Amino acid sequence: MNVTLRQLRAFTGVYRTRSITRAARELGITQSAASLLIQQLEAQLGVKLFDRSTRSVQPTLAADEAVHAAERMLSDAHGLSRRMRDLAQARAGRVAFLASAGTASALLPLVLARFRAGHPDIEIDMRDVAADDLVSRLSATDAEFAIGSVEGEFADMTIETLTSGRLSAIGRRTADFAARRSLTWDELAQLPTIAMRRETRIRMQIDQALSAQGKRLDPTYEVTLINTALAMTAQGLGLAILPATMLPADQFPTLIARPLVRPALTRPVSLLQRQGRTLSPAAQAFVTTARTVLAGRAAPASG
Amino acid sequence: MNVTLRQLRAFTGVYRTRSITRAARELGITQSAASLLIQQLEAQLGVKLFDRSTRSVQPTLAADEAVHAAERMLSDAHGLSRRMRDLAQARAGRVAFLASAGTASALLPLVLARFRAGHPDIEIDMRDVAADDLVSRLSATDAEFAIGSVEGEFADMTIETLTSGRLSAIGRRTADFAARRSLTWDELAQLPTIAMRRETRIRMQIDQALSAQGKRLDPTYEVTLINTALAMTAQGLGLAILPATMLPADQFPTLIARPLVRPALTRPVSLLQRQGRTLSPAAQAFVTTARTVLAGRAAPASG
DNA sequence: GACATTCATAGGCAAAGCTCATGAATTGAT
DNA sequence: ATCAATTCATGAGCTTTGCCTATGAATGTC
Repeated sequence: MNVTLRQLRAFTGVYRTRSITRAARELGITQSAASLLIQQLEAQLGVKLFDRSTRSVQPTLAADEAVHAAERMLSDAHGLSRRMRDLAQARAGRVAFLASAGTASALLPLVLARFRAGHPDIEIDMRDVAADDLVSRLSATDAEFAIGSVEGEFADMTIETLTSGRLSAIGRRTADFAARRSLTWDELAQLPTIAMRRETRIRMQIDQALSAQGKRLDPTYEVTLINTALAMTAQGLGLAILPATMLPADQFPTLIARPLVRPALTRPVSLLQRQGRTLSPAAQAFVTTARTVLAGRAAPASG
Repeated sequence: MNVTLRQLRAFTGVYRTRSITRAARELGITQSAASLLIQQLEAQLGVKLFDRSTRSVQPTLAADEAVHAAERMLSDAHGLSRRMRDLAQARAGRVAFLASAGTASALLPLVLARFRAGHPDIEIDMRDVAADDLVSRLSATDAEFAIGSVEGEFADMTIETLTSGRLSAIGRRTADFAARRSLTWDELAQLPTIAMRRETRIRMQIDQALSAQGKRLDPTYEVTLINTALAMTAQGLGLAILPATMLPADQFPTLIARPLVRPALTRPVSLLQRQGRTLSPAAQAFVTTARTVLAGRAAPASG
């Protein structure tokens, strides 16, 4: 057998109280049990720890030395338990995850704010990554999950759609525009538009879908950042071609989104996880928050 | 139940090897036992530590966090055991003890040298103290024992005579002096003598014993330090009146001791310990050395 | 000297801990 | 595709540990 924490607890108790009986009471065991624990520990370590008579329990020099290590171990043990418990209850800990640049800027701030309100002590480590890299990065880093728009299937990954946004025309709330329920891609051709550059995932999806129907998008402006597109739209430079989910209503209160049809395209916002990896409690809490918040926005944004 | 070091050992093993089977082998237990230990720990902490399938055992983030505390505790435990073992084997530690000034200078250097040779890593804290204070200091300080000449009995103290020296005349190895087997106190009166001052313990013992027989000592010189007496003797200034044990043969090779008789007086060198206090292993080792070394000198010194 | 307190020890019982045997899942080879 | 091999989980059964109750021994108190 080996030294046990039980023995150490008895030891520090006796050391502090100078009494086996009192220490036993504190530990909720009988005096005889405590007495045995001390004897075991002494045998274990090969040192006498207390000079005891029926009338006094005097720590030896060895005990004086040992007590520090013992106390440290016990405090470590206690800290470990508490820390794990906190982790389990997602009261502390860390969430590390990946987000594609688009979701990170448009969708997640809301989730982050909500989550932070509920779990103020959890450290959040969000890394925005090019959408293409989501999967490979998720396998390689310590990020627990990824949020972004991905299509297809991947080995060892589970994909869950959190919300999906219809590709929409986003413009200022003019009487004319607000009156529309939707726009066709053809109608769009007549209007000044702002779209993402061809290299971006969103744009690639659009181009692919339209070309399948013999159509094509000829935007007036092409930008890299979603925010730029929205800011330009707010200035009245044109309609932004984006998933409705990408419009943060609070940031751009003057803008509204109207779905594009013929074809109607949707762009999912998905949650990626490595298969067979349970999420940390903190991450689980975050995912739950994300689901809730994003589900609330699932309906295509309208006026 | 509470977290046990056993569980932590299993945990760190599995964490490191990424396999329950391998960890079990290392620990010398069966795979099933290791599997149970992990399950227990998980239940204990309320956290999943590994994502396990039959084919892989992946640590969770909680495990990543826990492993540090676990390893620290185990290393502490190991360190504690080792340190205690060293202490027990007197390979480390400290000896604090008291010595009366006389013994400290004349008798103990030999013991110290011998002890140090055998236990180079043990710290020695020898405090020389007036003989009168030995007992009171021993009760009050953290010194574990005392060595000196004390008479009588004391409460809570055990006294053991390590060696005893006959009170002797110490002089240069002249043909005349070396020829003597002993001297009487009366004969001494005719010769130049060097004795300790009246305030010293040795002198008080002499004066008391002689006056009981109606005799008295009238030394030519009176000194405070034993070494001074011996140095003067070596210079031929007279015979030193001292216990034979107080003559370090190696320091004063020219001097020899001849016992004084009528009356023959002996002066014990005793070991004092507090009753019911076990000595630290280091102290025990020291005492053993002292007993051996001093026993070797027990025979009254002669040419 | 009787009493109270405290530590140690013995006997007995419940629980923990381990091993052995077996089952289920997965991988790699034939 | 089937078979063998590997690995983790689970259940039965046995051994050991651990605790409690009861009692004894020592020591200090009134």
